[in-house]
Amino acid sequence: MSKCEQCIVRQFSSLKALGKDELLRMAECKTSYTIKKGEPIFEEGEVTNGIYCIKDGVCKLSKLSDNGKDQIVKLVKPGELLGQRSMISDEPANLSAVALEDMEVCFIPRTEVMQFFTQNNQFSMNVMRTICDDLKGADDHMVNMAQKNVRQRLAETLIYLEETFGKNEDDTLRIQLSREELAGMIGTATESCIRLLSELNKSGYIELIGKKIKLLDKNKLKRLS
Amino acid sequence: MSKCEQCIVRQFSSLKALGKDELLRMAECKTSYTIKKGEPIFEEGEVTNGIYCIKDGVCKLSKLSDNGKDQIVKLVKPGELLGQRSMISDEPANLSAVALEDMEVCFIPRTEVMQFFTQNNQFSMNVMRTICDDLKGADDHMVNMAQKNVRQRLAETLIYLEETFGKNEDDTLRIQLSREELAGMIGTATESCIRLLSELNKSGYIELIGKKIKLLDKNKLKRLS
DNA sequence: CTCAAAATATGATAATTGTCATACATTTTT
DNA sequence: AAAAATGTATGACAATTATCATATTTTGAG
Repeated sequence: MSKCEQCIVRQFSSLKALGKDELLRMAECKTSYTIKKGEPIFEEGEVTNGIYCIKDGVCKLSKLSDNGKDQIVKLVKPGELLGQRSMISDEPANLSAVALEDMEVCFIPRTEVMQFFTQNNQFSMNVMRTICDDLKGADDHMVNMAQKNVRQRLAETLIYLEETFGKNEDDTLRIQLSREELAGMIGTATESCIRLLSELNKSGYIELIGKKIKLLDKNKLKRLS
Repeated sequence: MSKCEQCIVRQFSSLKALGKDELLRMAECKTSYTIKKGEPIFEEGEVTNGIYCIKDGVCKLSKLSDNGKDQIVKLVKPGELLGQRSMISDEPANLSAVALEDMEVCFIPRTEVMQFFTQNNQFSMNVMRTICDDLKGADDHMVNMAQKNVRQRLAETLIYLEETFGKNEDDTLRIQLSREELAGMIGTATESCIRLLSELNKSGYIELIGKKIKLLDKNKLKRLS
């Protein structure tokens, strides 16, 4: 059983407010998992009963729409927590969490987190701020979905992916999404997504190297979006 | 200066957790406003420095998109609070709040609310739950915006409006939105909205009586959405 | 390595939606 | 009451996007 004190999640998440004794307690009751690319951490409707700390790997939070398509609501990266909203609302998960890469996560039971939550004011304030940020992000995202066309949303998403998850040595996007997943992020049909990628490729905005994507002119892309 | 004890907002919002002494303090520092239909309570980007209690009347929360159109994110009705997220994040408002009807609201300064927030655990828990509900609502809304077409979103919105704000004696929707505002809710061009209303009218789903809308067959509408 | 399955790509076409023009109705101002 | 302004409605058309069909390429199992 490893310590929580040096963990990346502690440094970047609400957990940074926890003291030494709290970290020790947490280290004792936590469960560590490795999750393979494509596997779920939890599914929409599932009772999670705790929060997950993302130590390594990126996952998608998505929701199945009535039309059978999976809409990706958010991507979550190492250092972040999952399941905070469900814990506070005391509700089943509203979204599914599925690994986009091999992941390392820790699970901390609800009972434990709620203790920190009521006893440690700074911690609860941090959690709340995170949820507020999510709310702001969701509102903004919604406006984009409603008001921008697919090309604009694609351009915006590509820039977001590069800025958030960085580039490989060959300047391609480090985060690897299938065309279907990319379509699920921008909210369109897979074919439309592929077609627009081709178009951006031909007009020199991006370069397609196999399944990898390189942004050639971020400023031009920004003007598109 | 009226008391807060019997106020509708106290009964329905996070404020129900406040005790007698807290309500007295609040009554002393609050400011009451009447706001005319069409006037803003606050605008996107404005520093609000407190929360608003909606005593009477409905308002829209909207955000200006890059393309110049106003997207309505949420409607807020009597008994609810405004500005909780901004208060906790300590940020300017992300959305504008504009009255859809004549309104009565009270303003409570940030300093006062934050005192309740740190001293009264039940109150802060209530606020948090509200924000969590908003987050869930925003995520769900986003999925609808991304995955449903305009006709489905219109049908869904009409049902929402009837179920949330009720009907007049003639069975028309009580809440009165302009076509432009309705278009702003479903995220489409005003003309498209008008056209689809006409179409639903002709096919017997709804009846248009001047600017008023009557839902004729809610089940058929539900199947549409 | 080889074959089957899955993912990516593209064409053809239809459906949806946006835009601009214009007409008509309602509200507000003078 | 007339005129102007605003909101609603509709037609014509263009642009966008979805759907279905079908290659082509890549991946993974055996």
